[in-house]
Amino acid sequence: MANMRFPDEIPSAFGGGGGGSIFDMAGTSCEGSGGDKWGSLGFMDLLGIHQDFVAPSLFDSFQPSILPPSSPPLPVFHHHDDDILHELHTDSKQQHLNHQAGLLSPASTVPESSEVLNNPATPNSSSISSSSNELAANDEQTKAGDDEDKTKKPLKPKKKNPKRQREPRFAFMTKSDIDHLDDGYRWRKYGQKAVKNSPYPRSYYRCTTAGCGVKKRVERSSDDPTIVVTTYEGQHTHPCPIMPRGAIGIAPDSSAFGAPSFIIPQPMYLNHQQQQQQQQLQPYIYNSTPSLNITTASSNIIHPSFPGFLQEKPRFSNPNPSALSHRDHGLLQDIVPTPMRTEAKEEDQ
DNA sequence: CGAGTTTGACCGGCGC
DNA sequence: GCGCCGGTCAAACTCG
Repeated sequence: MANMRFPDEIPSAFGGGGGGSIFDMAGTSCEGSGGDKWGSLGFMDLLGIHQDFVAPSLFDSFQPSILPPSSPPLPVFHHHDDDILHELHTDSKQQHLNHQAGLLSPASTVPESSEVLNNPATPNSSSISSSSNELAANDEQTKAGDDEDKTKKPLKPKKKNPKRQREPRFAFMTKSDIDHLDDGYRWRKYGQKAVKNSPYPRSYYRCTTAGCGVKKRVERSSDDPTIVVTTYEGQHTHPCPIMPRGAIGIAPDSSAFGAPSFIIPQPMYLNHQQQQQQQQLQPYIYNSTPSLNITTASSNIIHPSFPGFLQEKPRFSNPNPSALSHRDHGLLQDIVPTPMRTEAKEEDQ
């Protein structure tokens, strides 16, 4: 670990070591489409609830509520809390980007980032309006612009804030045909960029609600095009505008808990061994069926912005590998831990 | 016509 | 100092 940097976003292991939280899931949109359970408790409500113990930052919602009509709901969520953490930690864009592209590095080391995560210290909520800062510093920004028309743009004021604080990010993976999953919020795309080492472009979205500076990045995994990596940054300052109740991706009849369940596709990257390993490594991961249980090594990791279904309750908060394992059986395997994937990839090579 | 998307350019951080 | 690259801006364009 010494010389290893944590991938900022996608990364690392999930949880590994106990650290991180996890969640994968799929879902629904803001309010949980799952059922009454969620019905009364809006996603945002949950947010509020959890906000206390979560760093003010965190991201917001997400969820693939819309799944391709033809395909069964199967959002495979990968939570990358750690990742985010990492991001917070390092802030090294390139690195995390690279990781993203390659989907990360081996999880061997578990970042202690979880602590970071829990540590609200990081981002202050105020940061939500990151844009404000940006604008603020600008005045002079035009500096360069002055040199005659640089061709076109009048040169907009860009942020100069030295070290603008990045809000915590939360990344997760979803197996879906569509890139931009409907999480109940309204997003406006403000940019798209080609990602290094990846044939797929990365799209940048911003919450269209006034005053809400939440952003999200969406890109497809270069490893597996069917996997969409979504990274949220910031925290919504408003309630979820839309709450599709029957969100896609969730089976109404879900399981035992009455919560939504996901249908997960076949194991994607892991071989048997890896799967087993995975199970061991991530006791916290919850399986899809469980109705979105999000478990985290430390409960506070739950992001306020998570859709309710995600935060429902750490039923398995006390991650007992063995306990989970049986439930995960057949499900867990579908979850693709980034690190694992990486390994798998390497093996291929 | 307003809202959202596309797209090329600019800015700033980081590594070399 | 330079170049690369991620992130963002905003004009132009598209769509309902």
